Amino acid sequence: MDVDPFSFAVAADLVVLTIRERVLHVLLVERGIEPAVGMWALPGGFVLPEEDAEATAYRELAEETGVTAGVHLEQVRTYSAPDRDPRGRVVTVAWLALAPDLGEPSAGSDARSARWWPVSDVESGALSLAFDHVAIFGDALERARAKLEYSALATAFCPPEFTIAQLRAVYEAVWGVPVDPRNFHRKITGTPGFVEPTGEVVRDGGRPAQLFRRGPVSQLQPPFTRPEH
Amino acid sequence: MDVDPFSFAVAADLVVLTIRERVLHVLLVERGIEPAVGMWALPGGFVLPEEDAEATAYRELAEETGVTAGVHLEQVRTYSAPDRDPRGRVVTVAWLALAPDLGEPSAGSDARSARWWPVSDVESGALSLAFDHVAIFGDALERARAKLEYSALATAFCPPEFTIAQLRAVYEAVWGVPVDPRNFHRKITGTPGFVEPTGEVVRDGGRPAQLFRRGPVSQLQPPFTRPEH
DNA sequence: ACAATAGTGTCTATGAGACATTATACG
DNA sequence: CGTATAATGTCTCATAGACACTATTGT
Repeated sequence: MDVDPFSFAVAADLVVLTIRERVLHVLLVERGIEPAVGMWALPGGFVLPEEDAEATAYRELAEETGVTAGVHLEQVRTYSAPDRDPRGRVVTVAWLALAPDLGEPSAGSDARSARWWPVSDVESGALSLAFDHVAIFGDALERARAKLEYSALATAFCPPEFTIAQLRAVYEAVWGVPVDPRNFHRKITGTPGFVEPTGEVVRDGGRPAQLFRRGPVSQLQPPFTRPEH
Repeated sequence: MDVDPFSFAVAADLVVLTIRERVLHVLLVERGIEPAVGMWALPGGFVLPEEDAEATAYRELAEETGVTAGVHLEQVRTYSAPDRDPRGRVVTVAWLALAPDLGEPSAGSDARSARWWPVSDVESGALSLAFDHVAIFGDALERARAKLEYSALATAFCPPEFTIAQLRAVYEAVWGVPVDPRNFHRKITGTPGFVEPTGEVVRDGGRPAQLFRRGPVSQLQPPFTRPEH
């Protein structure tokens, strides 16, 4: 026998995205323990002996935000560079979580604080992250942007009932580009199963808007592509 | 401190696909050591202390096929169910590899034999796999099928120089559906940067076909969608 | 009335898909 | 010559994108 292979730690790190005041935000925690104390990082933690990585992701999500219901969670990819964590061989499974606006987060036990940051602050490099978390963040963000095109994922950013305009605001916030309201409305309502009308309307200083909930369809065929991609 | 988190093994498992005689095949090994001796499984192995998971995948690929150059390798996802391996907590990172027809594989040290199997034998359930390898295989196969639509991945199944008909055979083998030769030709040659003509031709009992090599473009815009998806 | 937002209609350019036609080899 | 495969052309229908227009509220 060469070497004991059972000497790795496995972690789950989360890229939690939400939309606050029409701007895409990511949840970050200020680290309260070594290593990288005081730096901002993705929320996450070690996989426990009886857990799979998805359970770890849900647990960490609940610790930081207080909720798991109604949140979309999907695996992005795994990062395993030998030197990515100074504590030793820590392999991390990255998860993308999309949530409706959740309010202020609560810092976990090993964090000094937690807050929502505009993704542009991280993308621009104005805010640097611990470990390889910038790369993880970038991969997850691109996944979210790409998936809006061919899936019904955008509804994951909305409350259970929403208007077409709210859904359009999701696309505009995630892609960072304006979307034509008329064509968007035709596209969405013309895709059977994407959204279903509730019959209710909501009033807000103009013609009342129909309320919808997400429909059974998860794949958009044909896709709704972002401009100049 | 609760529990030592450094008690996991991390493995890399490979779904290696190739096309042999117009049929999509997957590389499988017959296990020669416990557990699951005698069962067919995906090739793979443990990540070593100084490696990242990608290096492990390349190493295993070289051991089984003898080559790594010219092979497309990409991460699929990670499987971490606590009971997925009877030896203990083994988390595996799955990789998708696409290769031109490579000839017969060689069994690694812990394998009794290795061979190419038609993917239909695994998909149909006629051949069952060890551990959770059927699920891994299914996820990787679907990834390959989906990526043909919006990327230039199909060229990874071809030798450095190929004809449009060869490339079309890739789509037909992976998707399992016929593709119209005329529309395919127009679509491929009409997408700038997908393939580049070498100027050479190849003769095979009809009008000679132009040879092409892959171009710099990796994303297909607009995509080439499979029928009735 | 006017402003504001929701929702519909119309036009055009582009691409997919079906399929005819031409081009260039071999026997 | 016929047969086989490569490559191009033509037609139709569906959809994206641009944008005019109508509908229904609040002030």
